This record gives sequence, C-alpha cells and structure tokens, in this order.
Amino acid sequence: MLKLHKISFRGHTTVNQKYYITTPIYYASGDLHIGHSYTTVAADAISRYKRLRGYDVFFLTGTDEHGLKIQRKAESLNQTPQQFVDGVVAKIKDLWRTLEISYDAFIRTTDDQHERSVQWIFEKLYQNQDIYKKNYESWYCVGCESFYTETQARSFPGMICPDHGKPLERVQEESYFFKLSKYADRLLAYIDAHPDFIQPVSRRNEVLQFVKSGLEDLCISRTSFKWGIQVPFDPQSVVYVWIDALANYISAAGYPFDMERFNHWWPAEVHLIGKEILRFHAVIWPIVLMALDLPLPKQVFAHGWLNLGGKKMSKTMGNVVDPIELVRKYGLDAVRYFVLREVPFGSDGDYTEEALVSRINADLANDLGNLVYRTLTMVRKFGNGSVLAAGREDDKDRQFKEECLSLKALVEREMEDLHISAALERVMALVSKANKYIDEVSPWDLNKTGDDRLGTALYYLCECLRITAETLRPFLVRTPAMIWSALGMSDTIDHASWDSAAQWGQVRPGQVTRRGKPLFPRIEDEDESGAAGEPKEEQAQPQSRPADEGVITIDQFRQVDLRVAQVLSCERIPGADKLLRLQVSFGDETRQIVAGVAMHYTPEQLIGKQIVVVHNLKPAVIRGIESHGMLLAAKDENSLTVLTLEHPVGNGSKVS
RNA sequence: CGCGGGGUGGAGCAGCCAGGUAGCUCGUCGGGCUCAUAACCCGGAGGUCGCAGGUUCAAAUCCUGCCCCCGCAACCA
Repeated sequence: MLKLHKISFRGHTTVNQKYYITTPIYYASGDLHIGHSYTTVAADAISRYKRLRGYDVFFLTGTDEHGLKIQRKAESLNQTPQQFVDGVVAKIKDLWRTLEISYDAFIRTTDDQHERSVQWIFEKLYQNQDIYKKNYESWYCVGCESFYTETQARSFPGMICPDHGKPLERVQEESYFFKLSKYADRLLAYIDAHPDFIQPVSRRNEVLQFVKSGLEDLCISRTSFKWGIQVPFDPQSVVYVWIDALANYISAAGYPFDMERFNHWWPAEVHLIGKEILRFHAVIWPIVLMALDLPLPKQVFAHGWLNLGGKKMSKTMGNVVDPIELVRKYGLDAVRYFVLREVPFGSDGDYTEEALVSRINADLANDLGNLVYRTLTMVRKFGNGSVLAAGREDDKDRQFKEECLSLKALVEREMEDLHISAALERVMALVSKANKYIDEVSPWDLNKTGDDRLGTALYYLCECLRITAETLRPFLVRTPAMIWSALGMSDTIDHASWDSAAQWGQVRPGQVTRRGKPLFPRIEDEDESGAAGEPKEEQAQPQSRPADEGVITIDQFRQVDLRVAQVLSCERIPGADKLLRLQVSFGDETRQIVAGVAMHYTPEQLIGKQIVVVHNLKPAVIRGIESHGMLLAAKDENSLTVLTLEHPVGNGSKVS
C-alpha cells in the first residue's frame, strides 16, 4: 500500500536526509473543495521542492472515514459505510491525480493496519492511566438510537424527541476520557522552548493563550454510533475522532508494528494544516504523543484559508468551487499557480474567479508566457531558430546574469520557511527583470547593426528561461518541461539537478529551439459586444454555465420550490434569543422549521398565519433542532417582517 | 468581560516583531518600443497609514484608550 516513489536526479545519487510531511486526512463524507486542494497542493509543492534538494521525502495524505455522519449518510443511501467511503475515497484520489499530487502514501482510517494501531495506542494509554472511564448521564431516544446532551434535550419541547414523538430517556453512558489537563504544563513548556513548533507566530500565540486558559479532559469514545474502531477491551464503545484520526500520522509511518520504519520517519518535519484544526494538532495531538512517550513533530504549520470572496455563499445555488472543473477550464498549472501564489504567508487569500483570471493573465500570460514566446521568436528571427553564442558582455548583461544565478538561493530562502507564495514571487520577479532586460537591450536594434552583443542577449535570455523552468518545478508540473523542450534542451528536465539552476551555461549555442504556441493564452472576457457607455461592473467572466453573475434564468428560479404554509404552533427555543421553532402545515404535510425571527415576533403573532416557505431547502440542524425549510421575510436595518398572504389560499399552494 | 484576525492612495495587499525617505499588484493618465499573447518598458497623478492621546530627536511601526469590519464559537436554513 505504501508506494515509496523515488526519482533520482543527476547530482543526487546519494539520498540521505529524510523529510516527512503530512496533510490533514480529509473527512470522507463528501466531495472536497478548493480549500482542501490548496492544502494538498501546498504540501505537494513543498515535497517536490525537498525531493529536488535531495531529501528522501515521505509525503502522507489520506482520509478520515469513521463517525456518525458517515454512518448516517451511508444508511440514507442504502449502502454500508464501507461502500460509501470507498466511493468517496475513489473520487478524492481522482482529484489528487488530476492535480498531480505526488504523495508517497495515502492512509485511510479504515485500513486494517491503522485500526490495529489505534487499538494498540488506546490500550497503552489506558494502561498508563492516561485514559480513565467515567460515568455520565445523558438523554437517549430509542427511535433515533442517539444520545443527546443536556442542552440538546432541553431544546426539545417537553423532552420529547421531535422526530419520533417519544419521550427521551435518562441513561447513563460510560465514556473514556483522556487526561489532557495533566499535560498542560508540559505542553506550555515545550511550546515555550520550541519557538518554531507552531507557525506562524500568530497561531502560536493563539495556542498559548488557549492552553493557559485551562484544558479539560477529553472524551475520546462514543457509544452512540458503531462505525468506528472498537475500544479493544470494551466492545460497546468506539474510539472517537481525536485518537482515531490524529494517530494516522504515526500509524502510517509504522507505529507500533514496524518500529524500524517508524523510527526512520518519525518525528515528522511538518504537519501542514488549515488554521481551523490548529487546536487538534497543536494541543491534543502533542499531548497524545507525550502520553505515548514519543517525540513531537518538529513543526505544525497552519496556513491561512482560501476564502470564497465577495460571493455570497448560496447553498441553494450550489456555488461550491469544484477544483476539477477549474482545472478543466483553466488548466492544471494555472490552478496550481493561483492557489500557491494567492495565499500569502500566515494570512488568508481570497478566491474569486476574477482574481484567478487576473492572476493567470497578469503573471502567467503577460509576463511568463509572453517572455518565453517573444524570446523564442527573436531566436527564430535573429538566429534562425538556433541559440546564438554569447558575444561581448556589457554591464547590463552581467547584472542580468547575476540576477538569474541568484534566483535559486532566493527561492530556497523562502521555501525553507514554507513561504510558498513569496518563493513564487521571486521567480516572477526574475521574469519581470527579463522583460525589462529585453527592452533595455533592444535585440532588434543589435540585429540591425550586426552587433555581436545580440548573441549575448539572446543566449542570456535562454539561460534565464532555463533557470526559470528549473526553479518552477516544485510549483508547476507541466510548464517547466514545456519551456525546457521549447528551448531545445537535449535531455529531459527531470534529469536536471536543482543546483544547475545556479550554474551558467547549460544551454548550448546552436541548439535548436521550438517556439510552439503561447504557454498561457490570455483569458479574454467573453462577449465584449456591449455598448460603449455601459458601466462595466463585474465583467461577465467566462463561466462554465452561461449567464451573467447575479442573473438567473427562469429555470433556475423554478428550482426553488416556494410554498404557502400555515403556522400551526410556534414557540421560543430556550436559550436562544433569535430563534423560533414552528410547526407548519402544507396541507398534506406538517413540518418543523426553525426561524431566526424571535427578535421581531412573539410566537403568538405567528400562530395561524399563512407564510411562504422554501420547501425544497436542504434540512439543517440549528441549535440541535432540525429545520426543514426556511420562511421568507423582508428585512432592512431595523425591522423585519415575515411575508404573509393578502388573501388566504390553500396550504401547500405553490408560489411563483 | 468568549477566542482570534484586521482597518495603509480607486480595488486587493506588503511594511509593524528588530521605530528613521510609505512599497507591490491591478486600475487610471501620459510616454516609449515593435521581438511579443492589444503584450512589454518608462514616467505621472492619487495616501492626515481607522480615531485620540502617550513615549521618542524621530511612529504606519512601541504603549494606552476608543471606534469600525471580518472569521471561529454559538442563535446564519
């Protein structure tokens, strides 16, 4: 299952230092989006970079496949949980294949070896008395076969299960708790002593703050669902996500059954994570490792998010950003470039299609693509397609050469701190320099005068492109090879060492170039036909589906099933200021919905009213209460009014 | 007193930790070039660096207070 792939590079026959990097394991309950892709592409870029530098890399990713949510989802599809997750995992692997993620191993928490490892860990922690059993009471509904917490239970009127109409039972549940609190001081001391352990610094401060405010022991088992790893000495309980999922980082490296392999790889150099799971990785996980008496990972690096900017998240419209679709439309390297470039170190980036297009056009098409194209055109026009030998060298030329040769070190400096975006910025800065160099040297003039500095300029530019291509290899997977072959290099780029990016003279005078087509064609706005004076607010970007942004077709509107409903009953939800819970009738059907209107309506004001409800909205759980629809209301700064009907109509009537 | 992030030319951001000419990308205006994907290069305009105090020879940068915005946690369907 662990395919250790190894690429050998010229100049790096001896591989010695190891580098173990992980992504989070993603929850296999559905499709992944651009955010997951970002983390994984970033890990991929780092891995490729490290491999190029001669490290023996172990790049781990995978999936977290247990839990109630998956169990339920599988049930609703009439599948076994295993069948369900197998399907999801296949799609996730497809996505990574599409993005050409070079992972070395893919761990699934349903792997037999992982399950045994988790059980072993659980047992060991128990024996060391870091896990203890505690009784605690909770509420249970036989119908749901689910446990509810005190607050959830109290939100049900009369403590009656809303789904089954049965009173909840008070039951005692035995759960296992992990002694987080015991290790709080040790963790603080560790973080203090290892400034690089949590990066960036802002995240580190956040964790320190959190740990100082006190840790509570963690409940690490469940009896409310079965789809999980059994607690070895207690068949009633399954291990909850904390230990189950986090342990993947060591189980995948061989713990505890292949200690030789494990000791080779562990501790990991870096866990790359999104900031939303910082606490699990910077608090719970280190403490688990401490309890197991294992070394901690060298670094937990929490990157920022790729937010969905500007656009309102409208789930009814389903505007999730599908990375595969994006790749199909814009190309793999464009998408990789965008996610790696757009999120600066430590902070969040913003995804909009506009930003993506503007990045592609400005950086890849105008600067890089155009540089390659214009350079090779000159080689063709002024040198018959063959690279000219360098002639006399001017100060400008010498300076440009130095810039090219220093790129590698600059990229390294950024990458060693995982500043991926900054590293790409360095590359693009050289591209920019090259464009400027062309302008200053004006090869077309040199050509007219027959100056042999023409050869110098063209040769230097080819070397610049060669170096750029080599340096881009960690980030882009197609472009470097395309530039390489366009330059007419003799070998493939895979055989070029990383160090050669700082060595002048790899391009041979006389080698024959092939210009080909532009690498990154500019993405032009579709329909430029609009009248001149038209305000060009958000220009309609090329969309996979037609329609200007913000404009929908009648068919799209018809997807929303609006219906009249009558409020049968209505009540406040204890502990919630803004929410009302309503039972509404559609004539043949009664539903419960939750509405955030309690600040403006008392329950009595609504009872009996006919209102308009989105009938086909996906159910949601709000404050532990299921809501099967959304009522319509109009709102301005200081008031809110529920839509009602001018004249009564039958309940369940369609609104259109 | 929930946790955290942020307010810098029209837009998006860097600079702040280690005070000392306010920088980048896009846009805009003007110019240049013609090798190039209406691209590339140069130059200009445009900022009281959220507000008010304080420290200092000097503050976007350090300190204090206040205002506003955004995530998360919740009460967003």
